[in-house]
Amino acid sequence: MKESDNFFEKVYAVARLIPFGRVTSYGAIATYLGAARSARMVGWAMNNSHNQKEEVPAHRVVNRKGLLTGKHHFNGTNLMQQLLENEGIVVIENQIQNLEDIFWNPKDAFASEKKDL
DNA sequence: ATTTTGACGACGT
DNA sequence: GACGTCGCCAAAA
Repeated sequence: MKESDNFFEKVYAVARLIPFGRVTSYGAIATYLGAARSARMVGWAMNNSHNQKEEVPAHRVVNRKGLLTGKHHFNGTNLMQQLLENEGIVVIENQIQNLEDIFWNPKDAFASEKKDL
């Protein structure tokens, strides 16, 4: 375990914080972690997420366009889309519909805790 | 060790 | 607004 993994760990942590029926983007997570332009690293972390002990809901993480770009990395099938649809998310042609409505930002999680403020 | 690529995104043309 | 290029950083060839 290295401190460098901290960045990846954060990515996994945020990914697990994604609420049911919501999705987020790599860039959103990256920005939240302070690596605004390292969205690729977030995606790469997702690839490595299979190495993590805890399963990461990577299917809830899509690119900014709402495209299921990483669906190939699951079972090589439409599993990712199935999971999303299972959560009430409408996905057509590997693209999430009503994205702006279900888009979840890591900051929302923080706001949720601070809703008492 | 160098080069290429990769689940992205922002900016430039 | 579609297409092109660069940036980011890490891992695999």
